[in-house]
Amino acid sequence: MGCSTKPINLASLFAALADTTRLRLLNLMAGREVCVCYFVEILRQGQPKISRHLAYLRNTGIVAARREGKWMHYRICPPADPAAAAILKTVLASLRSDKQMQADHAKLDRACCAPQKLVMPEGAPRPVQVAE
Amino acid sequence: MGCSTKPINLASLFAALADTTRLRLLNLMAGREVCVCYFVEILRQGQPKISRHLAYLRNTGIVAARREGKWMHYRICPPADPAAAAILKTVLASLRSDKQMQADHAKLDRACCAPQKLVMPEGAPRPVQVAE
DNA sequence: GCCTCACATTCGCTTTGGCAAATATATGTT
DNA sequence: AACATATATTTGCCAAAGCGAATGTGAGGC
Repeated sequence: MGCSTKPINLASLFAALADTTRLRLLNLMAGREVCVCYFVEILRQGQPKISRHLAYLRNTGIVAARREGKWMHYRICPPADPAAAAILKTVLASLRSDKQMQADHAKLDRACCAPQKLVMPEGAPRPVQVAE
Repeated sequence: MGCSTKPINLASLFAALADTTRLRLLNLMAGREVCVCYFVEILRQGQPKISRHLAYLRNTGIVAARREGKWMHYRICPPADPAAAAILKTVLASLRSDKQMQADHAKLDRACCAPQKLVMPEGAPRPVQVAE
Protein backbone atom coordinates (compact mmCIF):
# COMPACT_ATOMS: atom_id res chain seq x y z
CA MET A 1 0.00 0.00 0.00
CA GLY A 2 1.10 3.54 0.71
CA CYS A 3 -1.25 4.52 -2.06
CA SER A 4 -3.56 7.34 -1.05
CA THR A 5 -7.26 6.72 -1.31
CA LYS A 6 -8.32 10.28 -2.02
CA PRO A 7 -10.73 10.39 -4.97
CA ILE A 8 -9.11 11.46 -8.23
CA ASN A 9 -10.82 14.03 -10.36
CA LEU A 10 -10.44 13.19 -14.04
CA ALA A 11 -9.38 16.72 -14.96
CA SER A 12 -6.64 16.70 -12.35
CA LEU A 13 -5.45 13.31 -13.56
CA PHE A 14 -5.03 14.81 -17.03
CA ALA A 15 -3.25 17.83 -15.59
CA ALA A 16 -0.75 15.44 -14.03
CA LEU A 17 -0.24 13.79 -17.42
CA ALA A 18 0.12 17.09 -19.28
CA ASP A 19 3.89 17.36 -19.03
CA THR A 20 6.56 15.49 -20.95
CA THR A 21 8.86 15.11 -17.96
CA ARG A 22 6.09 13.52 -15.90
CA LEU A 23 5.15 11.21 -18.76
CA ARG A 24 8.77 10.06 -18.97
CA LEU A 25 8.82 9.42 -15.22
CA LEU A 26 5.61 7.42 -15.36
CA ASN A 27 6.88 5.46 -18.31
CA LEU A 28 10.00 4.48 -16.39
CA MET A 29 7.88 3.39 -13.44
CA ALA A 30 5.63 1.18 -15.55
CA GLY A 31 5.81 -2.20 -13.86
CA ARG A 32 8.67 -1.39 -11.51
CA GLU A 33 9.69 0.64 -8.53
CA VAL A 34 12.46 3.10 -9.38
CA CYS A 35 14.95 5.07 -7.29
CA VAL A 36 15.14 8.84 -7.85
CA CYS A 37 18.80 8.68 -8.77
CA TYR A 38 17.93 6.69 -11.89
CA PHE A 39 15.41 9.29 -13.00
CA VAL A 40 18.01 12.02 -12.70
CA GLU A 41 20.62 10.01 -14.54
CA ILE A 42 18.34 8.84 -17.35
CA LEU A 43 16.41 12.04 -18.05
CA ARG A 44 19.57 14.11 -17.63
CA GLN A 45 17.66 16.91 -15.96
CA GLY A 46 18.31 18.75 -12.73
CA GLN A 47 17.48 16.85 -9.55
CA PRO A 48 15.19 19.56 -8.11
CA LYS A 49 13.17 19.50 -11.32
CA ILE A 50 12.75 15.72 -11.16
CA SER A 51 11.83 15.98 -7.51
CA ARG A 52 9.23 18.64 -8.13
CA HIS A 53 7.55 16.57 -10.82
CA LEU A 54 7.56 13.49 -8.61
CA ALA A 55 5.91 15.56 -5.88
CA TYR A 56 3.25 16.66 -8.36
CA LEU A 57 2.51 13.04 -9.27
CA ARG A 58 2.45 12.09 -5.60
CA ASN A 59 0.00 14.89 -4.77
CA THR A 60 -2.27 13.79 -7.57
CA GLY A 61 -2.22 10.34 -6.03
CA ILE A 62 -0.94 8.31 -8.96
CA VAL A 63 2.46 7.46 -7.54
CA ALA A 64 3.62 6.50 -4.05
CA ALA A 65 7.06 6.76 -2.46
CA ARG A 66 8.96 4.47 -0.15
CA ARG A 67 12.12 5.35 1.73
CA GLU A 68 14.97 2.90 2.01
CA GLY A 69 17.86 4.42 3.91
CA LYS A 70 19.07 7.40 1.90
CA TRP A 71 17.12 6.40 -1.16
CA MET A 72 13.57 7.12 -2.24
CA HIS A 73 11.73 4.66 -4.44
CA TYR A 74 8.72 5.65 -6.49
CA ARG A 75 6.08 3.44 -7.98
CA ILE A 76 2.84 3.85 -9.83
CA CYS A 77 -0.24 3.65 -7.72
CA PRO A 78 -3.33 2.69 -9.78
CA PRO A 79 -6.25 4.97 -8.81
CA ALA A 80 -9.21 3.42 -7.04
CA ASP A 81 -11.65 4.97 -9.52
CA PRO A 82 -11.97 2.38 -12.31
CA ALA A 83 -12.34 5.05 -15.01
CA ALA A 84 -9.12 6.75 -13.95
CA ALA A 85 -7.37 3.40 -13.68
CA ALA A 86 -8.45 2.45 -17.19
CA ILE A 87 -7.16 5.72 -18.58
CA LEU A 88 -3.81 5.42 -16.82
CA LYS A 89 -3.40 1.89 -18.09
CA THR A 90 -4.12 2.96 -21.68
CA VAL A 91 -1.71 5.85 -21.35
CA LEU A 92 1.12 3.63 -20.12
CA ALA A 93 0.46 1.25 -22.99
CA SER A 94 0.45 4.12 -25.49
CA LEU A 95 3.74 5.45 -24.20
CA ARG A 96 5.40 2.19 -25.15
CA SER A 97 5.03 3.08 -28.82
CA ASP A 98 7.04 6.28 -28.40
CA LYS A 99 10.66 6.32 -29.50
CA GLN A 100 12.03 8.35 -26.60
CA MET A 101 10.10 6.32 -24.05
CA GLN A 102 11.60 3.13 -25.44
CA ALA A 103 15.06 4.67 -25.23
CA ASP A 104 14.46 5.65 -21.60
CA HIS A 105 13.41 2.11 -20.77
CA ALA A 106 16.49 0.72 -22.51
CA LYS A 107 18.70 3.00 -20.43
CA LEU A 108 17.02 1.85 -17.24
CA ASP A 109 17.47 -1.78 -18.24
CA ARG A 110 21.14 -1.18 -18.87
CA ALA A 111 21.54 0.65 -15.57
CA CYS A 112 19.82 -2.25 -13.91
CA CYS A 113 21.78 -5.06 -15.50
CA ALA A 114 25.16 -3.47 -16.28
CA PRO A 115 25.60 -0.44 -14.04
CA GLN A 116 29.23 0.02 -15.07
CA LYS A 117 28.21 1.38 -18.48
CA LEU A 118 26.09 4.15 -17.06
CA VAL A 119 28.05 5.73 -14.26
CA MET A 120 25.79 5.26 -11.25
CA PRO A 121 26.37 6.25 -7.67
CA GLU A 122 28.12 3.44 -5.84
CA GLY A 123 25.66 0.95 -4.50
CA ALA A 124 22.52 2.65 -5.79
CA PRO A 125 19.56 0.35 -5.29
CA ARG A 126 18.32 -1.47 -8.36
CA PRO A 127 14.82 -0.97 -9.75
CA VAL A 128 12.57 -3.76 -8.62
CA GLN A 129 9.64 -5.49 -10.25
CA VAL A 130 6.33 -4.44 -8.71
CA ALA A 131 2.80 -5.78 -8.81
CA GLU A 132 0.55 -4.08 -11.35
CA MET B 1 -12.57 15.80 -43.09
CA GLY B 2 -11.81 19.27 -41.89
CA CYS B 3 -9.66 17.55 -39.36
CA SER B 4 -6.18 19.01 -39.15
CA THR B 5 -3.30 16.62 -39.73
CA LYS B 6 -0.80 18.35 -37.48
CA PRO B 7 0.92 15.83 -35.21
CA ILE B 8 -0.43 15.77 -31.70
CA ASN B 9 1.97 15.78 -28.83
CA LEU B 10 0.70 13.53 -26.05
CA ALA B 11 1.36 16.12 -23.35
CA SER B 12 -0.67 18.74 -25.23
CA LEU B 13 -3.48 16.25 -25.70
CA PHE B 14 -3.62 15.83 -21.93
CA ALA B 15 -3.49 19.58 -21.43
CA ALA B 16 -6.58 19.82 -23.60
CA LEU B 17 -8.29 17.21 -21.44
CA ALA B 18 -7.30 18.86 -18.16
CA ASP B 19 -10.41 21.00 -17.74
CA THR B 20 -13.89 19.97 -16.67
CA THR B 21 -15.63 22.28 -19.11
CA ARG B 22 -13.69 20.83 -22.03
CA LEU B 23 -14.40 17.28 -20.86
CA ARG B 24 -18.11 18.08 -20.77
CA LEU B 25 -17.93 19.49 -24.29
CA LEU B 26 -16.12 16.42 -25.59
CA ASN B 27 -18.59 14.16 -23.84
CA LEU B 28 -21.48 15.90 -25.57
CA MET B 29 -19.75 15.54 -28.93
CA ALA B 30 -19.14 11.81 -28.48
CA GLY B 31 -20.67 10.27 -31.59
CA ARG B 32 -22.43 13.39 -32.82
CA GLU B 33 -21.91 16.82 -34.26
CA VAL B 34 -23.27 19.52 -31.96
CA CYS B 35 -24.19 23.17 -32.44
CA VAL B 36 -22.63 25.72 -30.08
CA CYS B 37 -26.02 26.94 -28.89
CA TYR B 38 -26.65 23.52 -27.31
CA PHE B 39 -23.40 23.65 -25.40
CA VAL B 40 -24.31 27.04 -23.97
CA GLU B 41 -27.79 25.91 -23.04
CA ILE B 42 -26.78 22.59 -21.49
CA LEU B 43 -23.68 23.65 -19.57
CA ARG B 44 -25.38 26.88 -18.51
CA GLN B 45 -22.16 28.81 -18.84
CA GLY B 46 -21.39 32.05 -20.65
CA GLN B 47 -21.09 31.84 -24.42
CA PRO B 48 -17.60 33.41 -24.59
CA LYS B 49 -16.36 30.82 -22.13
CA ILE B 50 -17.75 27.95 -24.18
CA SER B 51 -16.29 29.49 -27.31
CA ARG B 52 -12.84 29.83 -25.79
CA HIS B 53 -12.78 26.20 -24.71
CA LEU B 54 -13.95 25.08 -28.14
CA ALA B 55 -11.12 27.12 -29.66
CA TYR B 56 -8.67 25.42 -27.32
CA LEU B 57 -9.88 22.00 -28.44
CA ARG B 58 -9.75 23.10 -32.08
CA ASN B 59 -6.17 24.35 -31.72
CA THR B 60 -5.12 21.08 -30.15
CA GLY B 61 -6.61 19.38 -33.18
CA ILE B 62 -9.09 17.06 -31.50
CA VAL B 63 -12.25 18.78 -32.69
CA ALA B 64 -13.22 20.37 -35.99
CA ALA B 65 -15.84 22.99 -36.77
CA ARG B 66 -18.26 23.36 -39.64
CA ARG B 67 -20.29 26.47 -40.39
CA GLU B 68 -23.89 26.18 -41.47
CA GLY B 69 -25.36 29.62 -41.94
CA LYS B 70 -25.30 31.37 -38.60
CA TRP B 71 -24.53 28.18 -36.71
CA MET B 72 -21.27 26.48 -35.95
CA HIS B 73 -21.19 22.73 -35.49
CA TYR B 74 -18.38 21.00 -33.64
CA ARG B 75 -17.37 17.38 -33.81
CA ILE B 76 -14.62 15.19 -32.45
CA CYS B 77 -11.78 14.61 -34.79
CA PRO B 78 -9.84 11.43 -33.91
CA PRO B 79 -6.10 12.16 -34.02
CA ALA B 80 -4.01 10.47 -36.73
CA ASP B 81 -1.53 9.20 -34.14
CA PRO B 82 -2.90 5.80 -33.07
CA ALA B 83 -1.67 6.22 -29.49
CA ALA B 84 -3.49 9.54 -29.12
CA ALA B 85 -6.58 8.08 -30.78
CA ALA B 86 -6.60 5.14 -28.37
CA ILE B 87 -6.32 7.44 -25.39
CA LEU B 88 -9.12 9.70 -26.59
CA LYS B 89 -11.36 6.71 -27.18
CA THR B 90 -10.72 5.38 -23.69
CA VAL B 91 -11.37 8.80 -22.20
CA LEU B 92 -14.71 9.16 -23.96
CA ALA B 93 -15.69 5.70 -22.77
CA SER B 94 -14.66 6.54 -19.20
CA LEU B 95 -16.69 9.74 -19.22
CA ARG B 96 -19.82 7.69 -19.79
CA SER B 97 -19.59 6.35 -16.25
CA ASP B 98 -19.75 9.85 -14.78
CA LYS B 99 -23.03 11.07 -13.35
CA GLN B 100 -22.86 14.64 -14.64
CA MET B 101 -21.77 13.50 -18.09
CA GLN B 102 -24.79 11.22 -18.28
CA ALA B 103 -27.03 14.10 -17.24
CA ASP B 104 -25.53 16.32 -19.95
CA HIS B 105 -26.19 13.65 -22.56
CA ALA B 106 -29.76 13.28 -21.35
CA LYS B 107 -30.31 17.01 -21.70
CA LEU B 108 -28.94 16.95 -25.22
CA ASP B 109 -31.22 14.04 -26.10
CA ARG B 110 -34.21 15.94 -24.78
CA ALA B 111 -33.20 19.10 -26.64
CA CYS B 112 -32.87 17.01 -29.74
CA CYS B 113 -36.16 15.15 -29.49
CA ALA B 114 -38.42 17.57 -27.59
CA PRO B 115 -37.01 21.06 -27.97
CA GLN B 116 -40.07 22.67 -26.39
CA LYS B 117 -39.08 21.44 -22.93
CA LEU B 118 -35.69 23.12 -23.01
CA VAL B 119 -36.22 26.59 -24.36
CA MET B 120 -34.07 26.61 -27.48
CA PRO B 121 -33.57 29.38 -30.01
CA GLU B 122 -36.17 29.07 -32.74
CA GLY B 123 -34.98 26.75 -35.45
CA ALA B 124 -31.65 25.84 -33.91
CA PRO B 125 -30.14 22.98 -35.86
CA ARG B 126 -30.36 19.54 -34.27
CA PRO B 127 -27.31 17.52 -33.33
CA VAL B 128 -26.51 14.96 -35.96
CA GLN B 129 -25.03 11.50 -35.83
CA VAL B 130 -21.44 11.44 -37.06
CA ALA B 131 -19.04 8.68 -38.07
CA GLU B 132 -16.64 7.58 -35.35
C1' DG C 1 29.66 15.81 17.24
C1' DC C 2 30.41 17.02 12.06
C1' DC C 3 30.32 15.75 7.23
C1' DT C 4 28.40 13.86 3.15
C1' DC C 5 24.91 11.90 0.31
C1' DA C 6 20.24 11.70 -1.63
C1' DC C 7 16.51 14.05 -1.99
C1' DA C 8 12.94 17.83 -1.00
C1' DT C 9 11.52 22.48 -0.73
C1' DT C 10 11.73 27.51 -1.31
C1' DC C 11 12.56 31.82 -3.96
C1' DG C 12 12.19 34.88 -7.66
C1' DC C 13 10.81 35.01 -12.18
C1' DT C 14 8.17 34.04 -16.46
C1' DT C 15 4.53 31.75 -19.03
C1' DT C 16 0.19 29.74 -19.43
C1' DG C 17 -4.47 29.55 -18.81
C1' DG C 18 -8.71 30.38 -16.25
C1' DC C 19 -12.54 34.05 -15.80
C1' DA C 20 -15.99 38.01 -16.82
C1' DA C 21 -16.94 41.95 -19.46
C1' DA C 22 -16.65 44.23 -23.54
C1' DT C 23 -16.11 44.25 -28.36
C1' DA C 24 -15.67 42.32 -33.07
C1' DT C 25 -17.13 39.42 -36.97
C1' DA C 26 -20.03 36.76 -40.00
C1' DT C 27 -24.43 35.62 -41.64
C1' DG C 28 -29.26 36.28 -42.47
C1' DT C 29 -33.35 39.47 -42.49
C1' DT C 30 -35.83 43.50 -43.63
C1' DA D 1 -28.18 49.92 -45.67
C1' DA D 2 -29.64 48.96 -41.04
C1' DC D 3 -30.36 45.52 -37.78
C1' DA D 4 -30.52 41.11 -35.28
C1' DT D 5 -28.52 36.66 -34.30
C1' DA D 6 -24.79 33.35 -33.43
C1' DT D 7 -20.33 32.94 -32.44
C1' DA D 8 -15.42 34.54 -31.88
C1' DT D 9 -11.87 37.40 -30.06
C1' DT D 10 -9.79 40.92 -27.08
C1' DT D 11 -8.81 43.06 -22.60
C1' DG D 12 -7.58 43.15 -17.94
C1' DC D 13 -6.87 40.52 -14.03
C1' DC D 14 -5.48 36.58 -11.14
C1' DA D 15 -3.93 31.83 -9.88
C1' DA D 16 -1.37 27.84 -11.27
C1' DA D 17 2.71 25.97 -12.75
C1' DG D 18 7.20 25.69 -15.20
C1' DC D 19 12.23 26.80 -14.58
C1' DG D 20 17.10 27.33 -12.35
C1' DA D 21 19.48 28.58 -8.27
C1' DA D 22 19.78 28.35 -3.62
C1' DT D 23 18.68 26.29 0.62
C1' DG D 24 16.65 22.78 3.84
C1' DT D 25 16.14 17.96 5.66
C1' DG D 26 16.80 13.09 6.87
C1' DA D 27 19.88 9.18 7.03
C1' DG D 28 24.33 7.15 7.31
C1' DG D 29 29.36 7.32 8.09
C1' DC D 30 33.52 8.99 10.55
